[in-house]
Amino acid sequence: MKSHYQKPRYLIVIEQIREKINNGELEPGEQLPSETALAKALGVSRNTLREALRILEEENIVIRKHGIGTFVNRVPVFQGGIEELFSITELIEREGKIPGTEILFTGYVEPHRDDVEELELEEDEQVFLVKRVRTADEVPLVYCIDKVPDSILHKRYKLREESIFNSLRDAGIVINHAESKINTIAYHDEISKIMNCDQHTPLLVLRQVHFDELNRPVLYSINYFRSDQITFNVLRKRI
Amino acid sequence: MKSHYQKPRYLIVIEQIREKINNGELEPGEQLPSETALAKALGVSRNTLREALRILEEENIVIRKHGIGTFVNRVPVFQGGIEELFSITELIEREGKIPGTEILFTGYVEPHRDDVEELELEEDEQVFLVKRVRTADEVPLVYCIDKVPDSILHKRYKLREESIFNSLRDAGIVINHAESKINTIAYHDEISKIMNCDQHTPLLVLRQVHFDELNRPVLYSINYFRSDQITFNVLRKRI
DNA sequence: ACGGATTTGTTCGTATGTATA
DNA sequence: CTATACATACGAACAAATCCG
Repeated sequence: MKSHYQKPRYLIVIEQIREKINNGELEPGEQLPSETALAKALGVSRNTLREALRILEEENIVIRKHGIGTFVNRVPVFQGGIEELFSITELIEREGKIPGTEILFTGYVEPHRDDVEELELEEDEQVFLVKRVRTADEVPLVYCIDKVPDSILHKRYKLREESIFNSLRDAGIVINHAESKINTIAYHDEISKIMNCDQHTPLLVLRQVHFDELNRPVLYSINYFRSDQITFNVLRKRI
Repeated sequence: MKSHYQKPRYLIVIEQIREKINNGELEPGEQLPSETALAKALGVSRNTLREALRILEEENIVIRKHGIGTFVNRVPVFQGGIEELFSITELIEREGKIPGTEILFTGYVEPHRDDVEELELEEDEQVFLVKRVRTADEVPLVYCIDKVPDSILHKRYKLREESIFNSLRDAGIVINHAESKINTIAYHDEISKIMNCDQHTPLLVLRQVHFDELNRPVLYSINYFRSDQITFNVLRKRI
């Protein structure tokens, strides 16, 4: 019954600044008032304002220049890059399309060598395997192979949802991040046929180990995307 | 002649904590002393320590949990992912290999439609075009097409270095970030031959618009990687 | 179930350093 | 050189989350 606590002020400040940008009060490239002035105007301390600005800078909404000022970033920034972890369901919905699923297999199987390593499996531990084709507006987009260690699932686990992410969350497993490898293959006898691809359409392959908050590997997935249906975007930063 | 300025304390604190992790004083998964205690031990204020911890958390070196504590991250995490912008030269050197270059073409040409859009070219503005094959230990790794707007180059510009990044830097242009699209093609008559690829080896295609600190597009590049020679890694985070 | 102790999160005030015009 | 702007740093207080007796 903890009802709602007050939202931190720096989050409110972030919203206020975003709003100023969205409604045109602050235009792209325009300089913000100085920190001292803006803090006073928003009724917060300079520290709180700086916390907000730091986050806005991380998100590429503003740019800060030492000794000069803070500016609204020109570019609206590339949304939904690959570095942001989302489920296939989310990916499809973001494109404004309707996700569909055709389940090809579910059940417990012996793991492969890779599975044992990536998922840090115990000896003789099985994996729960799901093979599916995911569609966007009825068009095949990606062939998904998902493997979850036996040990972290209740035996009565079943795939009730479209999204494995949601399904795992309902089972008390929250995915925090993933280590992904992007590659490509020209043609795969089985998969290319299922995906209705000819020899001229390679498959983009995403191999991912997903981890929960405790850094335990909880899901190993291999996704074969039709390369004519998708492109991965990345915002790369110089460090 | 203001000589050398003092290194900020939070950077020193970061080094100290990294050192404790590297020399085993702090082990993976281990909990750090409380912020109050650690700040006292390191002789800085809690705020300064927190600034250091925030950066270490961004870098996935530590994990902070509200009400519990701060911990050394278990996984050393995937270094050098694609979200970190580096030049091909750096990429090859990181793999411990020796970069080589075969220049196929350099000169000023009329831009394509894409170039005009991506590089925000003026009417009738030409681009400086470079086509090269980059090798790692003599093996062809990637076919590079790089285009730079005429307007940002001195006419006497020449490609003296292996790395276009370095070459541009010498010309006063510092690349800050890039928007990249990853895709793949099965076979390309010209490029696949040059790269010595058969029909079973698709090419991974990286199309990138590079920006300087002022968010001006300064370099448009298309890289065709031999997919049997490279995999792109990404650390994806749930947000 | 409750309360207190511990730990990180947020916020303010203030002072000083560094960069730029 | 000076004024302005952002960067760093300290101290203090309270909030929120978690843990444990």
